[in-house]
Amino acid sequence: MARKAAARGRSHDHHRCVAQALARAEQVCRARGVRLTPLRRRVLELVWEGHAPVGAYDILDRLGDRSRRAAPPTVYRALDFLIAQGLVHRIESRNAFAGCARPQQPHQAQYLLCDACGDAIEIEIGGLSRTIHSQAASIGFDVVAETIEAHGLCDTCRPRAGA
Amino acid sequence: MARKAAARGRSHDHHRCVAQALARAEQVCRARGVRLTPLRRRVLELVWEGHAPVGAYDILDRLGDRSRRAAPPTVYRALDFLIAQGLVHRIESRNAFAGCARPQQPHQAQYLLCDACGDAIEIEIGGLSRTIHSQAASIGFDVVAETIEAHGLCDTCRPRAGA
DNA sequence: TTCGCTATGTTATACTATTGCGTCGGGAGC
DNA sequence: GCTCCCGACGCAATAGTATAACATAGCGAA
Repeated sequence: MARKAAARGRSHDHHRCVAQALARAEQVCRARGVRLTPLRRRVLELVWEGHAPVGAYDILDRLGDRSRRAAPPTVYRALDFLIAQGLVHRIESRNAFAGCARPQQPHQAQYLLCDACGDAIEIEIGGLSRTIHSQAASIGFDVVAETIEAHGLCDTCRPRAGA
Repeated sequence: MARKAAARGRSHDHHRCVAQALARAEQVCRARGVRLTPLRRRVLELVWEGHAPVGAYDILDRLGDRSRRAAPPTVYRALDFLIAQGLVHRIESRNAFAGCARPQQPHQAQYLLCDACGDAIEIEIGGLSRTIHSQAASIGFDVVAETIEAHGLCDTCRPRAGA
């Protein structure tokens, strides 16, 4: 699994990235009257450790001090909460989880996933959702949720792979 | 897991469904010079048992006579082959596998998945793929494969659920 | 015949996720 | 303050999904 301290092309201040994500989360939870407990906050922080989706067991490994590792339900419950609040998206094709940058308004996840560095880039193409809904409706299918994940190479990795 | 003998709304002659799928598979494999061995053929048949995606371990259970069950790699290898030939698509959001009705020309999978009966309906909205590719290209991302899976209720299940 | 390749068998293990039950702590109502 | 209730978390067990690594068999070509 590729891991990068600074994600996605031009390096950036990832601490700020995380701090903003946590601030948004605090705000969203307060507004909705739900509890962002220390555990949930910590899990969210770990999900945001980089821009690559993180596996539940990776989170688990990083949660406790090495001696007493938390049990799987602990992290899955926290993730369930975060997903319900739209703070985290599940990446189906990787069985992993990625932080969402726009938790304010709920939306369906659409991701570009780099197979080289592992990064997930959330995109928003409104037309996709509309097209799927209308096409589905034409055969009587009622769409509730969509999973859209495109795999490939990001602008940083593509040149290298081409060589 | 919902299982239905006759799939998707109006019942149909599913034996014919399966027979056609197998015939197409034979044809495609012959044309490409790859081997549709008895095992692979059998796995494909089991994938086509209904229109709901099937888990690898379900296939495993149905493969052998109850006494000597095959081992996981047996079925995963067969599935890998079938997927490579476009005869089967993997449904990421269910960790399951569905038969493809148009294996002749390779394409990306696009599915409507009914959360009530479990059926998978393969759709083809060419625009989706093009939109994703072009939007991705605009930020330098090179798309290689797409996963598009919409969950909801099919025309058969929707009325019931509404009640 | 021998080689080499592809497909399959076999064992073990890794990775992902959930069920069920017990405990703790904090707010609502008394 | 006390009790009840409920949501969050701890914990143990187990279910479900997938792969690694190595062995064997069968078949066509040199």
